[in-house]
Amino acid sequence: MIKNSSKILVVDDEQDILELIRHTLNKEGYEVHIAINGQQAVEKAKKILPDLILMDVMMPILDGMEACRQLKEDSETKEIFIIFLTARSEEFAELAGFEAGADDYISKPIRSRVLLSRIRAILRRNSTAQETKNPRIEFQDLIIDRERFVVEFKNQLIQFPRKEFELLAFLATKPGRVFSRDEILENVWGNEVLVVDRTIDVHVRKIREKLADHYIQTVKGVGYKF
Amino acid sequence: MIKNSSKILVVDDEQDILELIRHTLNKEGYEVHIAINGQQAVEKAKKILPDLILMDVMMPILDGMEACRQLKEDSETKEIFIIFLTARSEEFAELAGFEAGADDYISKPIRSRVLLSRIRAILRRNSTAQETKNPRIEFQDLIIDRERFVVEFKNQLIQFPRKEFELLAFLATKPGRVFSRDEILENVWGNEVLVVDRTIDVHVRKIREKLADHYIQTVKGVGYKF
DNA sequence: ACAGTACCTTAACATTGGATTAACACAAAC
DNA sequence: GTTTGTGTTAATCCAATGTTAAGGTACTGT
Repeated sequence: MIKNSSKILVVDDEQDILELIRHTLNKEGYEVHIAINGQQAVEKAKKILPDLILMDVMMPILDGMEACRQLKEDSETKEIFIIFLTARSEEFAELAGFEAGADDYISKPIRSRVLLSRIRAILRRNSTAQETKNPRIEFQDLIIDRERFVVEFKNQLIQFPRKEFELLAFLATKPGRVFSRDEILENVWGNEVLVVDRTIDVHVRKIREKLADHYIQTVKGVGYKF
Repeated sequence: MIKNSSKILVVDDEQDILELIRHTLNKEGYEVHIAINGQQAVEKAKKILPDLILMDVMMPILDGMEACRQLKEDSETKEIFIIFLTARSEEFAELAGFEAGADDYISKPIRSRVLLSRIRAILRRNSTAQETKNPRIEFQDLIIDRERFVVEFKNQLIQFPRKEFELLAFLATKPGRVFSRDEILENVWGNEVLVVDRTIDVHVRKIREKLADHYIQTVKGVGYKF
């Protein structure tokens, strides 16, 4: 078993569920912390700064929605990925979880495999993002500044639309490495991708246009690389 | 689109749905097998060992729930990812489905985009873990970098077309071992091969051209080795 | 609230480079 | 000399990508 030191905070008022999840995640090597209501969740989150929070929506004292909002307001905790546990998928939409700032949700009843696969995906995304914690990626005459959201090419500032910027920044995280269209979709577009992969080509085209055809290379039948 | 040889077993008693899904998945390059009831599903699953099963819940002879249970009990099939197809109203089915061991569910009516995106996510997660282990194969003055899809020969980067690269990479996995043309076809081209084996010779020729005739050796009457 | 704009996405068409095949050349085995 | 297996080349075909334009949606500023 691979030692997996990611910290996960699990929040639910039902002891059974808490135990089930704790057990499942422990077995996978995660460091699991628990809280039994929203208020505790916020406190613990600020103290231990977990990589991920799994939180029930319906809880006494402070419900998940409100706890989420508070966490997303605090600059220290707002980067933490939050997944809601809801009874039904429709419920999530009704409750406007996304408005509160949640990043994803999983419908109850919790099935360990779905839970684990989703957690793995999220943490993997996070870790690739953290590798490039440095907000600036620099190459010969190209600087990608994620903080300011601009690209400097040959000493000239260029404004990039969001998707183009994110795509470029993503490819640049691992220069030389080839990413398949699927990988790109999952990492730049996110979980439930509802986009045709040819969309990527169009964005690539526009990026190339702006960067004089340098930097992004096609590997036919495989994908793109920086 | 990359040839996608993942096997998917689709189980439903309605011909229309079966055809729709079959068509959608075929177009994406998956190898689709079908069954029209739970009993058939269990039989076929044991025989072909698919990577994923899409199964309706309500079926004659043996319903999805029970079929799922049987598959999860058998050590050969219990690792197979199972997704239930349920009508929106069948809330109870969802609950019971998870108890039976299903890994995920998708609500009818089925939107092909959602279906594909979920399938891709699941299958890719299954496969990435294995491929990432040794991205580089090294020899004297030859480095095969699967991550970057590039070969370095005498300190010089060489771009290889996909098939040539995969062929070279495959032969290099077991240096010295002789592979018959059939073995090569099965491993590099995939299951549904519709290619004359002399195609391999042509690729070998091109690889040799690029690598100054080193590395790939012919074993007459048998095959090639690295 | 509205118009105006920029962006994202898709579909259609154009282009290209790789994969495949067939044909012929050559060498070894018999 | 014939047969069998492989080397080599060139032509063809097609899937993957490049490219463009149009429609729709989400912003922005007023």
